[in-house]
Amino acid sequence: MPELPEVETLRRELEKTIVGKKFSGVDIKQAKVIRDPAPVEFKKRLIGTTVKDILRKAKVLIVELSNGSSLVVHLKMTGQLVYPGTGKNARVSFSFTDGTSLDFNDQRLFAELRVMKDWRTLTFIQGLGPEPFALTREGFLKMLASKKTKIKPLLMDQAFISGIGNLYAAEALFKARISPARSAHGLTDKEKDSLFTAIKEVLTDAIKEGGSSVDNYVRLSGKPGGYVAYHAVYGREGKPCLSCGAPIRRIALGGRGTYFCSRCQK
DNA sequence: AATGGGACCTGCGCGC
DNA sequence: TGCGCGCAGGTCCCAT
Repeated sequence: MPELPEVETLRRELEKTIVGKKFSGVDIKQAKVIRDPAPVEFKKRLIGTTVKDILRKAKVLIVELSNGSSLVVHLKMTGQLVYPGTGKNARVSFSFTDGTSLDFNDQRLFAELRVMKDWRTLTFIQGLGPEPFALTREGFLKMLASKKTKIKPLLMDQAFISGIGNLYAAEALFKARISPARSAHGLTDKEKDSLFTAIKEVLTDAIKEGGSSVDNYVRLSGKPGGYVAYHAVYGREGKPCLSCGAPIRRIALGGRGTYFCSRCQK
């Protein structure tokens, strides 16, 4: 799923490829993904503007435009951005004045596109907790101290810490050797410390590999990200733990599939 | 206040 | 072979 590493991968690739390009057309084939404003106005606000910069906030991509507004993209679970586009599976196809185009694909239609005067006013963005890379060790320890919830759902709570989803929560907890069902405030300082380090390592490594292509995620080129080869637990139910050999287990936690090694993670 | 479940969607893999 | 069903998970919303 597109989590911080996948969205950051796309941000970097978009930065290299579409900054400076001018929108010449927007072909909306599935209006449902356009959340605001209505399709006709959405098009009008894009066409003729030039891409100035590409930002990322947690899992949200922000394409800053020459007219001061922004194209705000949340890929949710199956959203894709592909460049150069073919238009084949596109829900929305953006064309540029140089004749190339950018495809927005989304199998399950959960993703959300907006054009906003100020992306900072988006409620979801205002509710985001700090990103892992913006946190200090001490800050992270303090945040966990007052939380009695289970650590894995807490890591996925965007208002608590932003950018981590189901996959990287599982991988970070494995790396820190912490059971996903432990309560946050019950972790020892040493465990919290390991978790903080593990989160940053897992995210950094995943970005290096261009993200994890499970289900639909692809890089801007349409090619898969390579981090799946490094997954220790996610998607590995029944397979031997890379550390101890015990079969990886999958349980439901907070309604989500949760992979872990019950021998290594205590 | 925190937690759980359903809703939003589609396509895939499974069992019969 | 083909059909129906469960499941995947980011986020919101509602109920408890």
